[in-house]
Amino acid sequence: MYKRKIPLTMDCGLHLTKEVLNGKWKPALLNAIALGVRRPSEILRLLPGATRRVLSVQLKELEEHGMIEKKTYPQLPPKVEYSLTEIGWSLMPIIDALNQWGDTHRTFLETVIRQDPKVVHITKSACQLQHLSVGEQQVG
Amino acid sequence: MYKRKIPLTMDCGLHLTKEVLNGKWKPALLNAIALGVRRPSEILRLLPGATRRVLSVQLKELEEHGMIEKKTYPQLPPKVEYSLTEIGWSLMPIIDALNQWGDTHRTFLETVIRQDPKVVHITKSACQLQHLSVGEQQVG
DNA sequence: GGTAGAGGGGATAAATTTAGCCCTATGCCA
DNA sequence: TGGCATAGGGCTAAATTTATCCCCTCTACC
Repeated sequence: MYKRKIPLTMDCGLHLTKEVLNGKWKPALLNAIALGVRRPSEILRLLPGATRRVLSVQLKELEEHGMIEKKTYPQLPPKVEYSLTEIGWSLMPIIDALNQWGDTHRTFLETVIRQDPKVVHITKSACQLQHLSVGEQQVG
Repeated sequence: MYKRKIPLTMDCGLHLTKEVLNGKWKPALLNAIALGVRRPSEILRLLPGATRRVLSVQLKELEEHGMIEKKTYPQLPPKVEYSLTEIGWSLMPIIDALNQWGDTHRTFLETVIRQDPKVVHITKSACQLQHLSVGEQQVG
């Protein structure tokens, strides 16, 4: 297995939090689970940009970090459900804030991000969590 | 210059925000500037884990993304001061929340992070922003 | 002349993260 | 029998991000 060669810095809270949220899909995963989408296959459908492999890996990390809990039903085909732990829930205000901030400033951000010469092409089809109406949420 | 090969996804706010905050030191940089540490050399001293090069690059990205403004004084030796833009300030509640969340759950997080087999060694000496007393802050 | 301070930035190597494939297992359906 | 769905996870190759080194500018100081 891969091992870090550079020491992890974890003095200020910022770095600790970053470590937990570090991963292309982690915030989106937490968000999805909080909104009631708990099965891996459902989450995968909601995040068309992600591979099954990546979701699987990042879900595992979130679990190891204690943000989510996994319940495996001994069935076939297998059934697994994730849910937020208490500390995982405590992250939600932050995830929401990140999400809202991005949406609030979308026009501006899209503009400046496009100006970045490193950015050549863009996708705007991925996460469809917005389309979950409040009625579909299963919070708690 | 390096160009992205994988299309950037920017549908939900989460991804947009992530793009802006993406960088090992970006949240810390914004935090430092918000607290009144505006010159690159001062920031560098506060973040012993970072190289001059990295800070320089990430500051530039933050500037290109419109989060901070750079004022160059035509002096010698050169003098540069960064400050948050309006949209940059609007990120501060989030940065603060990230910071506080990490500090609040420090004990727990340090434990679970250490259990990660990838993590071999750790540093706890870096950012010293906590040591800035309120009196030293120059907000606004 | 050599050194230090302040800032910028090119080039390249190393580290780390994602993407892509493949294989496991079982029951259901055509 | 072949294909699909569901979930895990090994392994390798790309992609992306950080770390390192080095050079440049100009001035003051020893």
